[in-house]
Order: sequence, then structure tokens, then C-alpha cells
Amino acid sequence: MADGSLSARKLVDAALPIFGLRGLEGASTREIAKAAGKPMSAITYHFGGKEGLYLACARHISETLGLLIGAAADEQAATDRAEARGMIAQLMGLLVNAMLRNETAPFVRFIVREQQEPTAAFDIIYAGGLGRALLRLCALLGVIADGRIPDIEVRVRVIALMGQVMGFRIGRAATLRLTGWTDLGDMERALIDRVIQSHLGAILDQLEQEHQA
Amino acid sequence: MADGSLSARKLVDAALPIFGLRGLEGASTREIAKAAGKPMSAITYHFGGKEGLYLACARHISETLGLLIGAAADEQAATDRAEARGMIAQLMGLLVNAMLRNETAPFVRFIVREQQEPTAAFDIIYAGGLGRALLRLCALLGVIADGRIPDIEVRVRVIALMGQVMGFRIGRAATLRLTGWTDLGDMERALIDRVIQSHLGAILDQLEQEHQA
DNA sequence: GTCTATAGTCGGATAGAC
DNA sequence: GTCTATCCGACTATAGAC
Repeated sequence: MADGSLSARKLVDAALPIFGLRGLEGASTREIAKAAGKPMSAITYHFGGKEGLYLACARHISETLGLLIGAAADEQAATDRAEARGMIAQLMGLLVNAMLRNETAPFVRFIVREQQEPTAAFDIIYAGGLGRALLRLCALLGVIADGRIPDIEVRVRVIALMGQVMGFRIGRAATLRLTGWTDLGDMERALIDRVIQSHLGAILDQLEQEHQA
Repeated sequence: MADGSLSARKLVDAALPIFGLRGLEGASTREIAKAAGKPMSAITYHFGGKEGLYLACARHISETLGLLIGAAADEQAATDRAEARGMIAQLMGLLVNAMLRNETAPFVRFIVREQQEPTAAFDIIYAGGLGRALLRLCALLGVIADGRIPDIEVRVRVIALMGQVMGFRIGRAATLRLTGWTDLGDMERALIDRVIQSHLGAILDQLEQEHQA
């Protein structure tokens, strides 16, 4: 955020979920200010305007995501396929638990919305944790594929793997309707994690078998 | 839509992508009317107001989706696993080609946005093609699992499979950045389809092997 | 049926008190 | 630094001409 004051902090916390739901244009500074318990003019003072607050939210997401997955993403490169497998499984489990909790729903919504019409905010988020996590997955999957499939296909496979996770958050309403659940709680997330890990295992098995053939 | 007139049709066509990007509240009737080449009051006349137009868009999506995947979703139940596999592969291929074309991007955006804060529009869309396609996939996967895994897990697996496809549309900006592509054209979609089918094959193989064990 | 004109509300930004 | 008061533009809806 523009400065470290408590007011600025409160405004970002209040603005993020509202921007996530309504977007930059759809969100109103009045609503945000009211949710933060601050006067509207505080937005102008701290961030120069609505757009400045929006970018501050993107920086906040970027930093939080960086902390969350940064540690796992910055580990040493895998030296063999077994090690790579373990690291991918760990990273995917981390993503399931990070992305599917209710607390991070505003983050995901903000990011998803940004992707439809990317602005400078997307660069900020991608440069933070998001891009690093994707590249890390690509590197690990590359070790398992071991040159057997082209690099571009490795990247496409990584996006498909990520999509499996994000589908539960993005398609939340359809998920609840199809499963009969009322929320994505610990129990539900545990089942999702098992399924994702199972799918991951199947996909990696196939990749390795092709490798040996 | 409220009536079949050309004006009403033009308004729905113009409104759908705008609603998809900005949402019901964020979209302005002025912008929609201008895009349709109609005066703003035409919205009131044909649909009673902005909300009526929004619901008309949902009905249009529901009908179009119903036509697109209805035929494949309404086929006879599979009698054995091999037949079920073929049907799942066909349905997934259909979804990739239907959901990842640029022409259907506004539909997907509208649906994704609806899921964040579902309104009556989501019921309309789900009752159309979306819910039927999901249930069809569940039924087919159920034939392959053959009671080996609980029904709820079958449903979770179906959502994960769908997520793989939708990830490319929802995470479009990240997809383009990671792959270096500039658009999701025929070539790109073909690679995505290959990857999705490969993943699908790996997952189904595993399910069948577990079945035999 | 289709349009123009207008009423009433709410938006973001800002000036200035404290 | 934080707030109140206010400006002006954009919004939805509607009345009424044709």
C-alpha cells in the first residue's frame, strides 16, 4: 500500500473483496470506505484515488501469495524423478489448501477477474507468487518428462493441473449444487485433495511409462 | 428474451459480453444500448429494465448451451466401460472446443461471474445445459468406477475434469503469459485437447486398474 | 414500436475545517 | 492526518412525442 498506516491497511482489507466481486469500475469508493469505517476522502489521501487503491490491493495479493508459496517455489531443483514427484505433490497440496479456503476466496476472485481484462494489476500479481509457482511446476514436470515431451506441452499440462484445483473455487456454485455440499470446509477440501493427488499420480505415472517405452 | 423482436435480440447480443465483464451492477444500460445501436429506453420497453435484460441473457446462454451439448448429454446410458470411455472422451472434446473458442468467451465469463454471487440467472443456466452435462459425465464415470468409489467422489472427479478445461479460459492471461501464445486459436486448442485427452486417459486407466485390483 | 427529453439518484474527486 | 460539505458527471427509469 501507499503507506503503512492503519487507515491504509483497513482500506485495502475492505477493498479487496469488493474489488474481487465488482471489479475496479463496478466497486464504489463509498461502499469500500463504509466497509472500512473510514471517510471516502481517506482513499484519495492514502492512494490518490480508486485506481491507486486497486493497485495497492494487487500488491497486497502479490506479497501474500509470495509468502504463501514462495518457500515451496524457491526450493532447489529436483535431481531425479522421484524427488520431482514428491515436490509436485507437495506444491499441489499446498495450492489446494491455499486456494480453496474461504479466507483466500477474495484473492482468487480478484485474480480471476483481472485475467478477463488484464491491467497493470495483473503484472504485479504475476510477478509475485503466481508466475513463480507456475514456473516451478513446469520445471518439476520437465524433470519427470525428461525431454520426452516438448516444453510447450509441459506448460499446457501445468495449466491443466492448476485448472483442476481452481475449478472448485471458480465453479463454486456448480460444485455445491452437484455435490450437495453447503460449503467448502475441511472435510470437503480433504476429499478434493485426495482426488487431485490421485489424478496427479495417474498423470505422472503415464508420463513416466511413456518415458520408459 | 421477453419477445422475439430484432431489437430485443440485438440488445441481448450486445448485453451478454458487457454483463460478463462488468456484472449486473457494473454494466451500464447506456453502454449496452449504445453497443446495440438502440436507445436506452428500448431496454425498459422490451425487458422491463436492466435486471430483465440480465435474465434474458441467462436464458439465451441456457438455450445455446442446451443445443450445444444437449445432443451429447442426452444419449443412451453406456452399457460397458469401453463405451463409457468413448463417450466421456467425446464429451470432453466437445467441451474443449465449445468452451475455449473466442466466440463463447462471453458465455463463460457470464457463467463464471454468476457463480461468485449466484442469482436467479444461475438457476436458469444450470437447469439448461450445464447441469445436464455435469450429470452426464457423472453417470459415465460411474459406469467406469462401477461402484468401486463412492458417488460423491465420482462427482468431485467430474468437477476436477471440468476444471482442467475451464482453467484455460478462466486463467487466460496467465495461460498466454506462461505459453507465450497471443491467442487461443485452432492450433493452441488442438494441443490443449491432446493434453486433456491424455490426462483423461491416464485418470481412467488408473480407475479401471483399481477396479481390477 | 421507437425515439428524445428529463427527473431523481448515486458516482468519484476535492476544498477546506479541525 | 482525518473528517464534512459540496461539485459535477454518469447512472437508471420514465414520461410523452411521433
